[in-house]
Amino acid sequence: MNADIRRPPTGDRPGILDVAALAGVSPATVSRSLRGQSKVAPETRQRVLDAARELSYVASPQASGLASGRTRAVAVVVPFITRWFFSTVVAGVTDVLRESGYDVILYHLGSAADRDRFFERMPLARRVDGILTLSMPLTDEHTLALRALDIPLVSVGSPVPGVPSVRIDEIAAAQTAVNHLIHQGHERIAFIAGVPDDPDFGFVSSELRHHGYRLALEAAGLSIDDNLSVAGPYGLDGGGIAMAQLLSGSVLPTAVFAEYDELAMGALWALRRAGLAVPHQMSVVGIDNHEMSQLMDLTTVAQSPHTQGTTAAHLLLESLASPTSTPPPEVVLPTHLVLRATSAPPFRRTAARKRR
Amino acid sequence: MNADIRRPPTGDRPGILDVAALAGVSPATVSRSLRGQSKVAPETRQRVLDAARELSYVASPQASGLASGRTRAVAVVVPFITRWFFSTVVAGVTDVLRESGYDVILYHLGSAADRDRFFERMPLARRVDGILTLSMPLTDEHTLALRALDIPLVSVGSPVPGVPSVRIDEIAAAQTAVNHLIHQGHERIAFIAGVPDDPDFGFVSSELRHHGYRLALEAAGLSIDDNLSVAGPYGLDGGGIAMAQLLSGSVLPTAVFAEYDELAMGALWALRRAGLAVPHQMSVVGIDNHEMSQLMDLTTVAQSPHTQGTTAAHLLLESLASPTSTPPPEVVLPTHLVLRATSAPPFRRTAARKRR
DNA sequence: ATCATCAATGAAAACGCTTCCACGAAGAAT
DNA sequence: ATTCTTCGTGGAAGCGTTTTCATTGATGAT
Repeated sequence: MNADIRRPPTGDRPGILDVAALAGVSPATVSRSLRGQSKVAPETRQRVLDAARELSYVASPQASGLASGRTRAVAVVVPFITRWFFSTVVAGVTDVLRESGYDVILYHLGSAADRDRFFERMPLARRVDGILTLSMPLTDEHTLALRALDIPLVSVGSPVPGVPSVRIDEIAAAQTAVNHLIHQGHERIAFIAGVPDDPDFGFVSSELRHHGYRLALEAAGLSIDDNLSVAGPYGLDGGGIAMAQLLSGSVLPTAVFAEYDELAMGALWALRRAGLAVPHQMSVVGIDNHEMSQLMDLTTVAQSPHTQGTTAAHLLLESLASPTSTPPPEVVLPTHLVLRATSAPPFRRTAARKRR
Repeated sequence: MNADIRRPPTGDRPGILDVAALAGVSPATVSRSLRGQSKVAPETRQRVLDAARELSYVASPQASGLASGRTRAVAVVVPFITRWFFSTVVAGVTDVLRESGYDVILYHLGSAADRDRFFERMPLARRVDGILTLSMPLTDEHTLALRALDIPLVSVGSPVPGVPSVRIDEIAAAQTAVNHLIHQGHERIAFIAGVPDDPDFGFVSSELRHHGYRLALEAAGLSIDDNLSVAGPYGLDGGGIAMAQLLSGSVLPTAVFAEYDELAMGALWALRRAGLAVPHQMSVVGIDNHEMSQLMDLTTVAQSPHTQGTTAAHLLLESLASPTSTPPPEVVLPTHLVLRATSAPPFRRTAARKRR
């Protein structure tokens, strides 16, 4: 019991020394006890725990991080936190990581400028133990910058070569949606994309879904009309804008496949404005099963962002625990068609003429 | 130029010593130069900057935090990140704070259990320089725990005594919505609340909006029927559930005021299911001007969560800069009625009978 | 010329932990 | 009994910065 030689460090918050003094042990033992680590006599540990609680001691993350080389924090890099998909993924991620005692530092990188500045200054250098990127459109430069950090990285949505990832089969999901329309008898099916006005954003999912759309059409022997593939800005508005573009074409499609539900909803809005009946005159299908989709009776291909979030978090925790597991796991989560009221067989003005 | 005696610290990332060596100065000067601080010769600073860039040196936040006592991080405590309101506030907050070089640590505290655990262990102790709480229903105990931290705190949505806050005038917003209905001639106006199933959650806004609702009715000389105030769970579903409850009452209201748009949308959905025409047979008004409200043509009282986020962030930055400014600022942001298609004068079956 | 002043810089002491290493005391093995 | 482990603990060296204080020329005032 010689630990009470020292006085409390600086007047403020209790330090590990105070706990050590109160428990009558060395700071080393306090540290060990508090982290439920090895070699501490149960009785000693209890004494330390009591002392810590009495002083309501909380170890300085800074100091322990500096000493241990770990930060107990994870960066979550997300382009648009306000989008349903992303906020839901983030919710899943935080729920899992909090359980494991990791803090989540949120990096909201909406614009290309944001991203460039971010990757240039690399504020994560020694700030986090791991990184989770959500559907981030990373340039090679960005990827390199991340790699240089040499810490575990998990990607949700967009595959990054050599990095564990969680995603859905974008192509298959798109095919599911389009096949559904084809089976209903649609032959002129439009595609609506919604991409950030950001020049170099290039959501991977957008391209893949478009690809799935084309594959499905081809497989059904339908011709592909590039005029039927339109894009609007990212988000709700984009759907309306893109739909307006379709509505101003020379020949209307009978169905629209929107690459995600928010676009589909925007499209529904435009159709209502335009006085076209859904699904009678126009079928609309999306991807997501956005929480609003039920309200709008939108036929869609469901995915679960929350599960993607929890899965990604678990993957990251694994990487954190054991540095290298080759090959990097790639989890592909299932999707399924949800039938609702915005899709129906096309209304054929002159059934005879259209049938071939 | 005696600084090259020391070797790089530990093999890994460059440390301040490496930069010092490369620039031929002392670590002290590097530290000063890099933070654009006082007294450094311009030429020297440039040399340091170049060296730092060449090594792509990034100071360890841990170490600098430990040494300086500042973390350059802010905690954002939010109950439901997936709700439009919260995600939008968070977006506003992060956009401002990133500009000032602060990291945002997200604490997602959905359930009472989460909150209790959080406030008990107080993981923010030395982790952040400031805290932003979004519509958190804090018990006195929680508030005390936060106060004990003795770091700047800003509250959005729910007022915490003695703490700077940003909010809207909940009562006035509710009155705006209800007055609108009253002016349209409605006399039986229902109130729909949506509260977490969490026993002790008690959103302050909910109570205040309910109060505004009653005030408006009283001011108009309308009787208050407690059967017309119903509550459902928090979120979209709640609106439908609450509406169903109203629809199963003995006498229907002619209008419904939902305390926020997501509830209103849920109510709209239930009404559609029930076959009641909106606004012909039932008017619906919400609060928020949720991004989906336009799509649903929902009459609502608009508020701007993004502005609330940016405002709160600025308030926090001020507190961070100058410890005490008395009295704590309380910013009340404006709201305004947005007229859309879900509200209209009541359809009177027998106009004579109902008129008094 | 001489001394006080000041700008620019370096040396070194924190900051509050973690963890390696050493050490003594028990118990196990011989 | 004696030596070998193992267990529980303390001492002390970092971890990578910031910051105080001292130092050194140089500048301006007397």
